[in-house]
Order: sequence, then C-alpha cells, then structure tokens
Amino acid sequence: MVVHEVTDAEIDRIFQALADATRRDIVSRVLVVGQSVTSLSEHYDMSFAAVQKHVTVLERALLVTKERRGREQLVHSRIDTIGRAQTLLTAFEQIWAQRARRIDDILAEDP
Amino acid sequence: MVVHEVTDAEIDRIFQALADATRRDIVSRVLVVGQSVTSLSEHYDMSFAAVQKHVTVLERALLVTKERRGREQLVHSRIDTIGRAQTLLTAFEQIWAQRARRIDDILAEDP
DNA sequence: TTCATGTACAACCATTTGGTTGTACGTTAC
DNA sequence: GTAACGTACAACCAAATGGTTGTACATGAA
Repeated sequence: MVVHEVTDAEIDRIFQALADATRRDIVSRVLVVGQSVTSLSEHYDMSFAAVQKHVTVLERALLVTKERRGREQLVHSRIDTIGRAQTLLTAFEQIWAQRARRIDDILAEDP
Repeated sequence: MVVHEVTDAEIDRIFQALADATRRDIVSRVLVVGQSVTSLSEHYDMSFAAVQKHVTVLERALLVTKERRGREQLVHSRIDTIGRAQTLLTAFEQIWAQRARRIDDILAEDP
C-alpha cells in the first residue's frame, strides 16, 4: 500500500481549515450528503460570500471537492484527508505510549 | 465515565494550535520529555520570544502546561487534549460510515 | 555581590483571516 | 426573451497571526 506523503504545509491547511466551527459543520454536512454551496449557506447566519470563502478554505485543504452541475457547484467530502489528520494525532499518541512503556521498563528493572 | 464537554471555541483553539509545524514539533518534543522553553527554542531558527509565543498558543489550547521550576518554566504535554481532537475526527468518520451503511441498505433492498 | 541565565512583556510589522457589500456572468425556469 | 437563481470575484474592514527587537525582572552560579 502506497501512502501519500503529506507535507507540513498540507497538514497546516487541514488543521487550519478545521479550526472554525462553521467549516467543521460544513464538513459534517457534506459527509452526510454532497450539496450545493447555496444549500449549505441556508444553515448559517452569514452572507453567501462568507460561506463560499469557507468552502474555498476546505477545498484548498483537500477536505472537500467541488463538482459543477449546471449553474450549481456541488460540494463533496474527502474522507481520506480526515484520515491524514488522524494519522498525525495517532503519531502523537504513539510517542506518548512509548514514553509510558519506557517508564514501565524502568520500574520493572531489578533494583 | 464523565466526559468533559468540549466547546466549539476550545476545539477551534486546539486545531488552530496544531495548524503550525513548529507548534506540532513542540508538542511532539514535550510528549517525549518535558523541558524548558529555552531547551525547546534551541531547535528552531527563530527568536526566543517567537518560541514563547508558540508555547503560549499551545498552553491556551490546553495542549501543554507550564510548571515553574526556579528561573525555568518546564513545558509538559497534555495527551488528553490530543484525544479530544481525535474524538472529533472519529465523529466525522462515523458520519461517513453511517452513510456507507445507508447505501449498503439501499442496495440490499428487494427490487 | 556581581554576572550569567531564563523568562515575561511590550511594541512593532507584514500578512492572513473571517467577515461585509457590491458587481457581473452563466444557467434555468417560465 | 425575460426574470430568477446560483455562483465568481473584487474591494473593503477589524482583528488575529507569526514573526521581529528591546527592556526588565527573577533566579542561579561563582
């Protein structure tokens, strides 16, 4: 299995994109079902252009993709990108687990 | 088990804090072993004050804590906060899994 | 006590962010 | 063909961001 190498800049963009509640909400909505930007914007108390901007941020972070259908742009999710963020958080947890094991080893040593 | 309720603002701060490569590196270093701000700053090509700022961002996101020891401030990790971010990413994947199950159910219906 | 070390804090800067209003263009419905 | 709908893009704004240099204070070593 070939794993795509993720750059720091890409990770920056993913976490930056998720650092806003509206954008997290957009991600979860399009995970349920892909939908137009207009449909998304009906859920938020802000201008359409603001929602567009949020979608653009998510797109640049590769968390969503856009598909033109007539005059509409449908927003689709990218679950694989979520997995990339998780991989990093899991790496942190593994560092911590190694530390816990080192401590256990020391405690188990003969005095 | 009581799970601490995480607000949107708190989640914003966690992801925002992780949206910078230096800060991610700081997190992983203090996961290995807690250390002073000066010790951390030796690893980065930027001013000490810049590293301080990064630590402050991590502290406000509850990803690290500081402990004064004499003239030093030791930076310690907070692995439970990483878990909070992971919980949210897992929630995204569960939404996706439910979607996959719904599709399977439809495909399994009698024609 | 003096000097070195480690840190806190302030002020500054260019850039980015999360919003706003407005204009223009393509598609769709009637 | 006309009007409505959906979107792209620009310009604007206040606040935040990721860095800089500088000053000041507390702790630790000699």
